[in-house]
Amino acid sequence: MAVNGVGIRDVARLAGVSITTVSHVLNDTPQTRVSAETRARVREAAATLGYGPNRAARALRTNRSGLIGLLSEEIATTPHAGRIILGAQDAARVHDLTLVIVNAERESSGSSHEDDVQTLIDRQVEAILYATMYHRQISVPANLRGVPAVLIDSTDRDGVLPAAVPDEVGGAVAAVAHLVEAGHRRIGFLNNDDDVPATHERLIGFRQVLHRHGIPIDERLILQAPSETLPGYALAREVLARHDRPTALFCYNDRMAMGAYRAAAELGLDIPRDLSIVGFDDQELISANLFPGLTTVALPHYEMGEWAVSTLVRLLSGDTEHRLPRNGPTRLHCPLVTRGSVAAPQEHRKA
Amino acid sequence: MAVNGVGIRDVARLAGVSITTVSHVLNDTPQTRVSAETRARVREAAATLGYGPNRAARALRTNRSGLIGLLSEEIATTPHAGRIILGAQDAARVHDLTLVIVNAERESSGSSHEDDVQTLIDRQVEAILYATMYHRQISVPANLRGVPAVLIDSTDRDGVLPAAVPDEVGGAVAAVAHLVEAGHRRIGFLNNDDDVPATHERLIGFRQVLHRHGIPIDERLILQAPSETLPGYALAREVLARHDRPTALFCYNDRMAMGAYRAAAELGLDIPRDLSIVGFDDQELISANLFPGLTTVALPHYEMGEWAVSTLVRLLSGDTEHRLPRNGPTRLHCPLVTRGSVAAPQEHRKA
DNA sequence: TTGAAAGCGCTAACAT
DNA sequence: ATGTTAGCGCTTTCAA
Repeated sequence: MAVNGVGIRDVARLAGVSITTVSHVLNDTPQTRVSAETRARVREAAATLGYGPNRAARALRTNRSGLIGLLSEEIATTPHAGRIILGAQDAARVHDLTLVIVNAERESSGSSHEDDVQTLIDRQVEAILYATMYHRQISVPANLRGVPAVLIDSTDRDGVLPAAVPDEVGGAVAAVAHLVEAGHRRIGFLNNDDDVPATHERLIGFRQVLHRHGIPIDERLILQAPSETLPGYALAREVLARHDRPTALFCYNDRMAMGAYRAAAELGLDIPRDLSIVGFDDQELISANLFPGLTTVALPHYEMGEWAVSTLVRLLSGDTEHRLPRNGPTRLHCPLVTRGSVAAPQEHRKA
Repeated sequence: MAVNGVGIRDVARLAGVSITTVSHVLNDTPQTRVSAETRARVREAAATLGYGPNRAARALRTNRSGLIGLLSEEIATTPHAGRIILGAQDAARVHDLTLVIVNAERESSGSSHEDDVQTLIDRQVEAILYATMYHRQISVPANLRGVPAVLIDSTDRDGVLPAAVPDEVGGAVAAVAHLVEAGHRRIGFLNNDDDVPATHERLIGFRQVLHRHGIPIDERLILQAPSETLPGYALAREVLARHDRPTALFCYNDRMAMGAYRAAAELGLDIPRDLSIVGFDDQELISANLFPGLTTVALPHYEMGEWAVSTLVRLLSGDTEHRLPRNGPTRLHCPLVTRGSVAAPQEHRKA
């Protein structure tokens, strides 16, 4: 019997049928005709008894655990992982799957997360979601090859696993277009200096918008530094000190934007009157708590989690046809989140 | 056979013993004597085959799923839930338990999380960790009574469930003592105005330290407002405008401290030279990114998660003796995290 | 349209 | 010190 004490035989007895019939009805087993009347009776019996199947028995019999594993780096450092969990879980519930989560230390070169994957395999998960902390290219643990798996926020160096990543270019386009539409033509870009996809792709988006609007690109307005608050501050001080300073700053992430806020304050520049700023990531602890609120681009963590589970389910149901891999990772939309840091530039500026 | 294809019979065959013996050896079944030599042979066979037990079969037989559920509010909004997950998971691994996580919407009065608890029960978890977003008193869902359960970051109104909460008083004491030891005697307290335990207990800690050091308490230095950045800013502006302004501010949380930073900046007060600030919560996105870094008090989320699982394990093993409940919740230490926002007060102050 | 029965891999009571 | 065996609750083949 299930944990609550009622088993399929109890339902069968109450409905006056065999356990086989109960199973058929409750599982909607295909190619099984049970009279509508019987079905109703069974359903009612199950309901009155509060019957739920014993998952272990079912798992043993069907050889499907009903578990899927989420392996995520650094669950504890940002809310991002939380959003992935949420998305994954919502999708899992739809398919009556249970999500098991394992935290992984940040990958210390080479030694990828074989052990963590093994933990999940030992737990008999049917499939694994492998999520990284930020968008990058990775070599997946060898033992991940033995299980259905999909990548979240990273791409497989060997390009064999399905993956979902943020549409970095699109996000940058949305951010910069927002600035251009507000009237800005001199826009600085405080970029990251790591060799990661976001660095390159956000720059592409930045250029794309300016180009599309026929705005000449001043390369001196494109700066790079580590994507932290302090470097963001330093870069902003530098670029804002120029006589032909930009009227707006597009920042690689919210932390750099936070640095830019400080620089603006020190320079006596009011945001957004004297300077507009757009960030990236939408880390609410920062973006919503700055003065004024930071207009930024949100990362699709929830959506990636959801997508990953849905994809896994398709994979599990043998959907080898719709092979998502080779045509590259799926890029998910990064929406602009408008708060108060963007306004039209001052008219009386000197070019 | 287990998911990887090798079952207990394979091990038995290779070791040349019965499956019973394999089971005994691998589970260290008490009151079973197996020769050291046989044990070794079995262990080796299991290792070479890479045998792991089929969890479903074991669960079915023992009627223990090996699953424990973590029900957490708002997983996706702060890293706090992540820290709880981490602590719980580390403890779970020690006991060979698998952690299943369910997110819950923030409790919308009355309608507590019965459904979420039910989800976990349906999944046949052996026990439930019930975690709230912030320290408060709650009425637990009725159906939580049917399962071994412990509370994290909240206390049961009816005081029947074991619970772990932060030692708010101790945390406040650490914070304020740090200020006093740096030489401050006029210390303002920007408190929350919600009727939650933290509000009252942090105030108790604040008073305790001043009292202990024989520092008279100026009630006008104790202000209250919603625990957000903006109210923190407003309060700081107000108290810092006074001619006998405090030389240090103890803030209810990091967000209010963030507001105080802004107030200080506008007033031309340098932190920590002209004003020392201590926060609470240690939300790193804020505390580590402010200039200078915010000295604050960390919440014991990891520890609460760990404690909860350990306690649950004791409960499950029938440790009804060590009934933790009635003597109130277990209070876990909140350590001070020193960054750069505290210094000795300026000597040339006018009282 | 319904039911009987086998058996998933394991643990534990009982034999030897 | 080791082995035989029943059976956990369910799904599924096969028969009726």
